[in-house]
Amino acid sequence: MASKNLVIVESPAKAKTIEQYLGKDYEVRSSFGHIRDLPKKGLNIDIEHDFAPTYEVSADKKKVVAELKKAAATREVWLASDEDREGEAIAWHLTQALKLDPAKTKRIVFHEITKPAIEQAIVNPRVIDINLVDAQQARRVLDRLVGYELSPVLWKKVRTGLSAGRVQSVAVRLIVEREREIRDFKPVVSFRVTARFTVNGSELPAELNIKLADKEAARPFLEACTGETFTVSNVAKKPGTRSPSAPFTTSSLQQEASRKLGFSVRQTMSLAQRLYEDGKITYMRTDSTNVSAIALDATEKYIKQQFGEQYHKRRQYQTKTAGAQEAHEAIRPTDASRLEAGADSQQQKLYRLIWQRAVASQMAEAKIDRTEITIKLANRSEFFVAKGEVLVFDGFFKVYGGNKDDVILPDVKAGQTLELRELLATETFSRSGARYSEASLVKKLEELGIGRPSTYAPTISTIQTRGYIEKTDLEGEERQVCVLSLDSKVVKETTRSEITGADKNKLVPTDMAEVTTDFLVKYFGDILDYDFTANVEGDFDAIAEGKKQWPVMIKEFYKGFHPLVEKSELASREEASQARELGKDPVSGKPIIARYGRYGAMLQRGEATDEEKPDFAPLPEGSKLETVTLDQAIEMFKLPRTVGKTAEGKEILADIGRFGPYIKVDKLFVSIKPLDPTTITESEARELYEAKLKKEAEKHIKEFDSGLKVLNGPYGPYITDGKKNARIPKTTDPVSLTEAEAKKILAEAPAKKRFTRRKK
DNA sequence: CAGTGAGCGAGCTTCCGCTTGACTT
Repeated sequence: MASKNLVIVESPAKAKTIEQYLGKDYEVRSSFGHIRDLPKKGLNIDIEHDFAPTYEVSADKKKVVAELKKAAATREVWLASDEDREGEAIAWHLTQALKLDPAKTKRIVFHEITKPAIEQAIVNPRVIDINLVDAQQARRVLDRLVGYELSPVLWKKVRTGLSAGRVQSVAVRLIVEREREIRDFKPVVSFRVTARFTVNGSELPAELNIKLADKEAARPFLEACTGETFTVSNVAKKPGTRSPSAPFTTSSLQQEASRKLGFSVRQTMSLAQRLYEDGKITYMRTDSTNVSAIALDATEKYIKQQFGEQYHKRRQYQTKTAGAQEAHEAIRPTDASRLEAGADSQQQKLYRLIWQRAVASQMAEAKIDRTEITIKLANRSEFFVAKGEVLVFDGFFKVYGGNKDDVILPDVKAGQTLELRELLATETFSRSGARYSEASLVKKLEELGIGRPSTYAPTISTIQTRGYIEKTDLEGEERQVCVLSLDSKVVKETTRSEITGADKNKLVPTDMAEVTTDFLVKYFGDILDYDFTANVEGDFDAIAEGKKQWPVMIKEFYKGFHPLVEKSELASREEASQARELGKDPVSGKPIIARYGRYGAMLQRGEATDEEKPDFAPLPEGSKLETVTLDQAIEMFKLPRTVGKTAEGKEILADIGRFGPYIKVDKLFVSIKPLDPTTITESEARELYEAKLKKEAEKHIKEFDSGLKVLNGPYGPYITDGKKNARIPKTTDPVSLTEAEAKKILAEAPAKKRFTRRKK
């Protein structure tokens, strides 16, 4: 018998759980998120008529909507999408698509998937809050206007196919600005003084209370210490505590999984999705640290049983994030006593992390005894400080963090004299802000209230696939560090080298990102402003509270925004391309310019006039539009360069192509990576050329009179007529292949696949 | 597989946020 009620939620995994709680009178189905949206093609906003949007059922939701419609026909419908702006809009769109009366259809909400929460929701239905729906429409329309009016400007001024938007353009800007800070950063040098004392046979490491400015200050200080007396002036003992962190939200999960497990944000989300679908964790796209009372009770029971009363402390965490909508719980295990879950080792690691964080969040503080010993000098005002830390109660460290070793200091009393064993002054360099990783960028966006849990991972992908950002490992450079040491009353100077600036898996902007960001900031400063989202969120809140009409808000915004679009259309390509004159060519006297062209960053020698065409060259490997120098550019214009001749007397040319540096003899190209085409010698070139010839020769297995060739390719032997290739089956010996057989294989082979190459 | 860069014209690209699978060489 068919049930009388149809409950519609957003997620199918949720539907399954809720159906169990509600019993046979209720069928629970899911909408799979939004079902209607503005069509992808075209603006679909009637600017002249109160910005009226045109919606359509999304292509991938046609089937879902048709099925829901059928199911709704004979039942009472309960709209149970999430209780936030987007969820309310989904409920409203469902009434439109299913032809329900929004004023009469039952709307229910819950923040946790527990039996009491669902039962409570069912007895308290309301109707759709149209103000909240309007706030969502305002959000949607604003994002469409910004995205679809800004992007075409970039197609004209920078590069075709580019994109801009309220979220992605700010994400790119953050990375561009951080990179420039690093580029312009001048480290400040100072000297850190460390000492090793002995007392009653034990060691006491300590550090000077101040840093010394330079070697000229450090050396006399060390010298002065030879005649010093070191006395303990104070021993301070302070008890301290460490409290656990809140359970995970999407953003904090992404950060910790990146830091502790090395997962990318996308990887973390997909692993979490699987754990969620298996019912092992709660929903993974959330901005809330809230935990249901049932889960708190279960965690309490687990902690008390496992570790004892003193390890438990019930806590509710306040969600501090700007603009948090708190439609879901924090990410936690669905069963606190389940220590392991997950189908593979990665899922298991992520589950373990979620479990640890959630359980730890309900545990007692760790207690730490801190000791601070002050050591004064008889004749100087500077003093040394030794810090000790002993864990006296591990508390939540039992399950999460806290694998730091104790620093135990020897027992000393004020007035005791210490013997100096070692004294070092080590040069230190101040550091610039760190490059963003995927996870730290998400953290920053969350702080700014930009983007939502469901969009962090896709945003990071977008700015990479659009070619704004690259994820790279940076090598770093060696630098010399000066160390002064006191050795039997004499100050000795040594240097050791260290690597600086090495970075792994960090986000670095491309030239295109720098050019685009500068253009957007110049013409659309307000929208690229870090506070823009926070400001419009205020307006959305006013709409949600019924204090403002959404078309009024959008009209005000558009009145300021659209003229900027028109103004930006007047910018010259030259201006957008950031042309920068590096200097004059010493030979011709023509200006050499670095700029961003239609195909990317490039160098130009001479101006384009009616009589003259300029020369062009690519940027040297690894250099940037903003930092390339005149000398580097001059070298690039020396290409292609005649390196010399082969043993047979053929000319060897060196140049840089799309695939890096190469040499060319007749029509044969030979990659010379990592050699430099401006400096490669004739003998180096000959060696590479001959090696290539040998390899080419090995490639040929046989050739028939008709021109059919049997070659050795990277995937094994194959037949080619120059146009079409065909793999030779493993059962056939390529050497004894006859011409007729070869023809047959080639004719039967599938047609050449056409790869649609994405523009990079 | 080893260029190009002006401007014209065709027709294309593009946003953010909510959900999963269907895909991959």
